[in-house]
Amino acid sequence: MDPAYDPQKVESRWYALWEDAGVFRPEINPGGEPFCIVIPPPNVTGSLHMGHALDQSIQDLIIRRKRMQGYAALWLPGADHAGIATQNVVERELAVEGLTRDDLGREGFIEQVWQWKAMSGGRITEQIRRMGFSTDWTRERFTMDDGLSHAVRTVFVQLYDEGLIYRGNRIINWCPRCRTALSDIEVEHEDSVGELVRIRYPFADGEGGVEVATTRPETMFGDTGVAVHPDDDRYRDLVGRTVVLPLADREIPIVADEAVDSGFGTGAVKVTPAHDPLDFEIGERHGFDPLVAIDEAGMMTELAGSFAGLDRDDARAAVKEALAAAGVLVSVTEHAHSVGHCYRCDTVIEPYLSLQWFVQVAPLVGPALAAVERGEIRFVPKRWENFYRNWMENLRDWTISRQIWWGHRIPAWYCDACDEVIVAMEAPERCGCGSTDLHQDEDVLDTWFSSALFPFSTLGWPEETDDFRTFYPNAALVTGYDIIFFWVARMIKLGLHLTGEKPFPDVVIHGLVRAPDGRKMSKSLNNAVDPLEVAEQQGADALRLALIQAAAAGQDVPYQDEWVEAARRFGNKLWNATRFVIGHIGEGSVAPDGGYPEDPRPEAQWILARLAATVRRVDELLDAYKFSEAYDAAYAFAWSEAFDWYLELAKAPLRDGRDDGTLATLGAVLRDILKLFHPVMPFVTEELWSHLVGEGFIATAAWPTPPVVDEPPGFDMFRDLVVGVRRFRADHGLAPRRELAVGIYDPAGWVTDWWVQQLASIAAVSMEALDAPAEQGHTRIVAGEVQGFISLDGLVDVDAERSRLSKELADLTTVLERSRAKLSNDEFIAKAPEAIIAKERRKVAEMEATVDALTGQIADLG
RNA sequence: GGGCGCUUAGCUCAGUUGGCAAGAGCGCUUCCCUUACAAGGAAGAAGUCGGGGGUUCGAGUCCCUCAGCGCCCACCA
Repeated sequence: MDPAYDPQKVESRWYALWEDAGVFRPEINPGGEPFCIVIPPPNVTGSLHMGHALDQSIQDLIIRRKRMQGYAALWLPGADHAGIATQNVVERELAVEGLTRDDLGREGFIEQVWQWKAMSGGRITEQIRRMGFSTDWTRERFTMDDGLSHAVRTVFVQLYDEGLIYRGNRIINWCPRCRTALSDIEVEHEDSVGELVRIRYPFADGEGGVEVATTRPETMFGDTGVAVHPDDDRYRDLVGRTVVLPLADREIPIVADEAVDSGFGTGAVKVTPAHDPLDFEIGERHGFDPLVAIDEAGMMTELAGSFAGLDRDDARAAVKEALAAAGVLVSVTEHAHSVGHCYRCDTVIEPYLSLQWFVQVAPLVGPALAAVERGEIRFVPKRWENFYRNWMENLRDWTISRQIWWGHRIPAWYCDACDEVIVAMEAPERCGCGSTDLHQDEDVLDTWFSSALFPFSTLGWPEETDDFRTFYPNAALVTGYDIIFFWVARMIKLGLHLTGEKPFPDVVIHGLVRAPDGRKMSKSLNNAVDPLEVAEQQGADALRLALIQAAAAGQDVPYQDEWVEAARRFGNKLWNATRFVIGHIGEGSVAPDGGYPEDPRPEAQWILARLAATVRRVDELLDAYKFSEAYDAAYAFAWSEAFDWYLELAKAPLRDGRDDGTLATLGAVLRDILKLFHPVMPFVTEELWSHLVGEGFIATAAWPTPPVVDEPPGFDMFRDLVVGVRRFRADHGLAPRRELAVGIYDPAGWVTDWWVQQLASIAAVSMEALDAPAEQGHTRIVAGEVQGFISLDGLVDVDAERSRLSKELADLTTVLERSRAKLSNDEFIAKAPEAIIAKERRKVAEMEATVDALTGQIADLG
């Protein structure tokens, strides 16, 4: 073994070996209970970022442990075609060459995207491998592959036949830059201060007019009326009259509508059905035909007269000027509101009237809510269930058509002869009317439509494949809270509807990894940390352990280099502990499982008891998805108990010659520590396993189940005694190995003398068993029922020692008094549980003994 | 306009169903190159758990309230 732990070296060789041996395939555990997680599919053209690293570290932790527990564990990898995002990337590439997608044509462009995917799509899978994530690559899927495309068409046809998918002319969110419709959740609202413009629309007959208020004066060319609230006394008499639209010289009516908020602006609203969702509804109620004043590129239409062809922003300024010139601009005031932006390109969204496909969500919502209400699907942490519920209860229909080219083309064909719409799995040859003049819908589906099917489409659905029968429902879903709406909710809705079963029982929600400054990591802020770079420098193992330890309970976690460094040092600790053990027992001499020695010596009993308690605790926490707490416990056990105490203690008998009992205990404990850490540090633990056990993979070894052992109570007294001796030396400026004579008063025989000699510095403590507490000229270390006495002769300043002991006594007395008060409180005795009272009594007894000892000690100092 | 989260050591954060003599990592102080590890060891300092009120035998943990920070949702013309 190399004397130093080198993450790069260790992490380069194992992945291929695991993969070649089929370790990641569920078949590795034939007969095991199935356990499946599907990966939240990353964008095929993207690269791994810190968010993926956290998300996937959690999933691999779950999967690797289940695999070790004997489950047929499947972590199914895949990638998402990410329609708009990928199309934008490829379009940007083309733009560099001065080309647009139109230059290539639809087929040529799609061909280009596939080429791009072939080139860059392998990158993220390489990165997943580099991180050591144990996905079964033989089952890798892509949302645009044949199987998943087939599933998508199947779903579309089924939902259409059921009336849950329909086509309609509605106001949708339009991104003028991407030139496509977006669903409601693809719009990001940002608060901004805009202008509220008041305009007077003069009456068609007679003097005066009505003032309307708008933030978007340029849309006035699409106005079809003015609406007021029916109960608004100011305007009651005006309903039914007609005004003239300024700059357009078109007459429009004043109508009454309940939807108008008479408290807002002037209480009179210009109705522009084609450019505002509320106006669209008002327009429908009053029989207005929508007029499109802004086109799909965000340019003013012919309707805008002399403003036609202007960009909507330029038009706004120009229209205001023209209104002012016409004398109908009443006022312009600041107005805070929020403006929708495209989540892919940040362009201001245009509400736009167009013919789109929708999923009717109302019938899907009931079962999706009920499954959570009944506890069949539970979110961890639970508070995300409210989040899910609140959103689900206020859903509008889902716009699923996108006017882009990269994606699943909508399986609808239109007959040019009779306007028939045919929705089918494959292109029909002829229409019912006999015509063969059919053309397919130009649009593609929302990427999230195919993602929503991921838990089952990846397993072969709609075919009844073995994998589908075995691994559906999945065992759990792990993802960040940022895609609960986009992905989780839709998987639940469609999963329940299409398969009749919940897609998964547990939804494990984690937080987002933030930049060290607490802000969101982003390329534009230049504060993103690349996980692959960290892996190169500190090791993937270190990054993984750090993320797991830092990411508690679904909270966001600011990324800190220090955590990764600490985790790497832990890897080094494992490395060197293993080196030490192997130095004594040789390579490959520890059994892969079991082999817990029945060594009656208290130090062995202690560490085995602690091991069993730790494994039990880690299991409980991991079963409850409390990853960070679980690994805090495992880390503390390994470092602060096994290595700092047991391993140090073991040095004494090993130095004196071979001691099989100690070696067996040491080997079993270290082996189980490696097993506990394998799910988070797969590489280094596998490497160390190859030396320590040298048989099979730790990746497929059995998860530890050490026998439960009682913890010998004296061990804590021993540790207190040793710390006391060490502290005595530190406090008095004595070198750590300065020889000391310590008398031990230990009537019950809790402590073994060589323990103290070993750990209170090798051979530097001469021990003497006392029959009674020593007096004058000694200082006293109180460790429960054990006391240590150190001669002060010529060693220390007695005054300093006295003041140290006095302070200790004073601090302890405060705490003691508090506990005594508690115990003398009748209500506490009456109402507190037995165990708590007993614990408090023990505490008091312990403290009283210590206080007595300290008091005696101070007196002895003279 | 609704909803949620956060505020605990110098910094970044843990603290399950109320029982804490409040923890970790990093940083800091002192000592030590003891043949597993100086990427280390030992010892230590450091917190009125955001303010106020309440419930309770008992509150960092529950309730109310105030303040600050952050996030999400929303057809705020």
